Amino acid sequence: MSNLPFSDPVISRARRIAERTSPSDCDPKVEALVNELIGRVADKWTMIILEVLAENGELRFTQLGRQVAGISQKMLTQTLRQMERDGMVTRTVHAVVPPRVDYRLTDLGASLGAAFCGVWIWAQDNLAGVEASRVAFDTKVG
Amino acid sequence: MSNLPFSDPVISRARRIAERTSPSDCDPKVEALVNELIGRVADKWTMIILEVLAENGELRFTQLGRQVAGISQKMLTQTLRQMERDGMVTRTVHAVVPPRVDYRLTDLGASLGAAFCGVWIWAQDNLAGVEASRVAFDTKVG
DNA sequence: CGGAATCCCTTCTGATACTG
DNA sequence: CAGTATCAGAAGGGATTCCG
Repeated sequence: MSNLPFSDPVISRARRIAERTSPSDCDPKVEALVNELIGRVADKWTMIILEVLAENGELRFTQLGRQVAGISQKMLTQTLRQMERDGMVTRTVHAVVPPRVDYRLTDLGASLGAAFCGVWIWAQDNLAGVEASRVAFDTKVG
Repeated sequence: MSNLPFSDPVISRARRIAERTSPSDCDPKVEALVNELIGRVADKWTMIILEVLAENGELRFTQLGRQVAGISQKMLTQTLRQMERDGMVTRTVHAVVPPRVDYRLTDLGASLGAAFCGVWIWAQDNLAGVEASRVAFDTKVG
């Protein structure tokens, strides 16, 4: 398991937050583009693949599929293509039989993983709180 | 526009990253639950609403709809209900005519907003890089 | 092994119309 | 104003089959 550059990038990003009024406090044309990018990147499978690759460094297609519990081969392929197109992962095809394809995060992908790291931690820390809120909401409505 | 607690929570969370090998380096049962929670919370509209409410403090239904460019009234209602159920927002109904309903982030919601902040900044910083990667990919595939 | 292609069902999402 | 209800098209996503 590789040692990830999670702490430094996240902390430096976090520091820069203090310089801005809000995360998207910038010109409106850019804001629309940012929203679009967020929409594509804030995807369940993208986030999970990002994390698995961040943990393991480099994985083959099937290995990746096993690590990402619950994903179908179709969605794995689809998501990986999208991530490759967006510059998040590199896809290396080895000319051997049986074929071997390795996936690895690019620097861009690793930086997104680092940015998402805060959300993972949040999810772990607040699992119980969210569940409690749901129960309360459902019994009040139910 | 309220002054948000973005810097402190994000930095403290980021600091805690150094204590862990990876963001989900914990027991497998919890990991599945975390994945599920991520799947629900890593949603385009949830993220954008979270950010708009973080910036504005408290908003009425229609005001919120105007701030969230491109959302339909249906998705706005749906997403807000979900967020209310998950404990992210409070929904305050004023018994007046015409009706008035205010939405505001809870502490839980604000903390998620803080966690997402790194992703927003990432998206702003890497907009050009992603776009360039897409162009390169598309011309190569062509 | 690492896909691509197809089928088929479900969910998402926007538009429109209606209500307390 | 702040929704609910309904409909229809688009996209998401699983299962299966086939190929280099």
